[in-house]
Amino acid sequence: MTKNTLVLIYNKLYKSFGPQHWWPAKTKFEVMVGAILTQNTAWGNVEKAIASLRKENLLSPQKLLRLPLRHMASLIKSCGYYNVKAKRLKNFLKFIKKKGGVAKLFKEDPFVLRRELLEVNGVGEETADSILLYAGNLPFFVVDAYTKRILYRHNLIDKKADYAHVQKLFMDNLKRDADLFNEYHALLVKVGKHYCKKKADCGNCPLKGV
DNA sequence: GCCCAGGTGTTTC
DNA sequence: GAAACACATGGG
Repeated sequence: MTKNTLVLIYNKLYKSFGPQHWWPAKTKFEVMVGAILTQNTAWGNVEKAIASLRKENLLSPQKLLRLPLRHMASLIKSCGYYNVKAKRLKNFLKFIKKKGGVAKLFKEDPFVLRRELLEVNGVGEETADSILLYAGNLPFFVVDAYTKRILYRHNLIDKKADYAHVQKLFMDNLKRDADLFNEYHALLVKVGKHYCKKKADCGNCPLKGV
């Protein structure tokens, strides 16, 4: 059954890789900035972009909101899609301002907040859930390309299963616990990176036989 | 030089 | 509606 399989997968991954210590960031705000900048991008490139913002002492909602779009784009160049992402980050910053700041953001109903995040142009489902889980410590499961690939390989989902379906699988079959969801998603990324790129990698995968 | 990376929005059939 | 396309740097 799905429930037992999902727990089994988690246990195997945790035993193989241990805690992943996500999200590597200093503040909630930094997590949220990273969530937007890391869209379809290697994390190492995002770290460079965040480092350049920090170097200029610009890592606050107010300062970034005042920063001209072109300047922001040049500072985050290393993470790719820099023009698009500068615009998306601006949209998100305006949203934070409208909500009265980062702290107030997470005081409202989580499901309402999720719906509002999705209305921000540039924030899709994965980014919204990453913000809710990794910045807000709220139990929303983050689904990404790795998650789908791994579940598909283990015949737990159809190839064209959509985001909501996959998320529901985790949220309906596991205890809704932010720490669990945090670790689980990070572990899926870990195993996906190292063992799930090609079929041939499956031979050494910790999930072999599951 | 080619492929991919912790996606999303827009355009096109 | 879904499929195709645009967005772009840096590491393997």
